Amino acid sequence: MRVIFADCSAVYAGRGDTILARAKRALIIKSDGSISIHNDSANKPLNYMKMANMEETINEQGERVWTFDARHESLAVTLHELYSEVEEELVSKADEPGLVASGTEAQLQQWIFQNPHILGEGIMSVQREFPTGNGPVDLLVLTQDLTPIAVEVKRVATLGAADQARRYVESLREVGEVVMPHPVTYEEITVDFSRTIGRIAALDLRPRLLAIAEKRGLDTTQVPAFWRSSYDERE
Amino acid sequence: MRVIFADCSAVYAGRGDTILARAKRALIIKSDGSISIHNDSANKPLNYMKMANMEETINEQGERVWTFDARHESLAVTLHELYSEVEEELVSKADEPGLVASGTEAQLQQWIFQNPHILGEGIMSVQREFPTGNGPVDLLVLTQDLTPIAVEVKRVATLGAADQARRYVESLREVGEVVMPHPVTYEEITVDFSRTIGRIAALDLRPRLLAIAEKRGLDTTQVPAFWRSSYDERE
DNA sequence: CGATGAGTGGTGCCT
DNA sequence: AGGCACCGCTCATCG
Repeated sequence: MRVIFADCSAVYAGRGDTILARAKRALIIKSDGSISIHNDSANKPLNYMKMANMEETINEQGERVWTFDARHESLAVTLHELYSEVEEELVSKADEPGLVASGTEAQLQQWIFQNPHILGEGIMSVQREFPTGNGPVDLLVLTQDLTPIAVEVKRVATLGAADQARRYVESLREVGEVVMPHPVTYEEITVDFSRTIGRIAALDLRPRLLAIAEKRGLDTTQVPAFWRSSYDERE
Repeated sequence: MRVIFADCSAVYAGRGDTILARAKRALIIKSDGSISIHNDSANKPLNYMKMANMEETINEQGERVWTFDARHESLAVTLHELYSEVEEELVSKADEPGLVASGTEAQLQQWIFQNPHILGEGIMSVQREFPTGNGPVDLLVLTQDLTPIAVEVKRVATLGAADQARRYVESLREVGEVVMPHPVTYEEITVDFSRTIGRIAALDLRPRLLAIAEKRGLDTTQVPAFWRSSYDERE
């Protein structure tokens, strides 16, 4: 990784276009070709690009211009004045142990899959990431009387969660009757997807979401905070 | 800005929880108290925190531990071995000219507001960010026969755009009749919001979006690429 | 390669 | 401060 402190300016052209006027900033160039330009506040770089090919040219003022080209975008950085530079070898990508996160939505989803009773008496889990014509729904479960419920899982549920849930329900209701094994007894059963219900399960259900869910006939479940302590990593 | 190359490990607790095992990485500490931990790939830091208060302690192994505390979260970084360190004064926040972006959605929205004819013959702009009970809609326009159209503007329109558009239309249709000035003649007119139509206007309308828009009775408009060349910054 | 959705998303605007 | 939507979002995953 190289860190270069320099008076620089930059022009980006790609998904949008940006211009960064001249000032003293830090350029970070990583071994995979990523480049980012930082000033002295916040974590987000002003400009950046990932895995680009760098080329150096000299402009009319005799200044170095580094052009980073990627598929559909490019970033040109002009170095007006260079202050200092340092380079260090960091952990290789292969040896990077990586960040281990807990309390993610994926884990919450798995916990609900393993503890479907929190969604209601006698509810049975069928499948995670169940495909619908409108994208995969987090959880498909069945009530005791074999009514399908499409469950959208969120840590924090805002309006978008109600949009997603409805989108999945709409698609599933078009499916009609499906023959599948009973999730517990494995007997052959017929599930009528035209009766699919939508449900939002979250640790934090925001007020506006509760209001819109009510309006749309979507159920909600507040997941108890203790889920983390009873979370079991096994598949 | 300080850059420290060190063998380090980190524990974050806050919105989620993460553990970062020991390896050689770069710590970036900015003058506003932001900290980020980078390895040698991609632009995003492994761990980070903004505007925190740092405290140094020594652990049982005699290693330095830097704890960054913010409102509802904290990051503890253990420095197992320090390789090198550099510090440079960068442009001050006051002098940072900042990134100037063009081609943003906000500009596209304004352009359509000023050129409503691309939405159809005789269409008249009423208001940007028009409030609905389900969040503000990008554009409200009227047809010649005073039918309201709620327009969702996007650079790239995917499924979520159809969700938003429908959400706004639903809310507006509940409003019923409203007396307002005619957008051109300023005569007093009565607009019947129960007839509100939804429309998605975008530079790039994805195939799945077109399909779902059709199903939901939402109109779509492909904004011509030349909009940028005819874009006028004036309000 | 595009499509989809999560994220300690970040960031700005408005209530 | 919380709610809401945009972002050159970035990133992983899956087809």
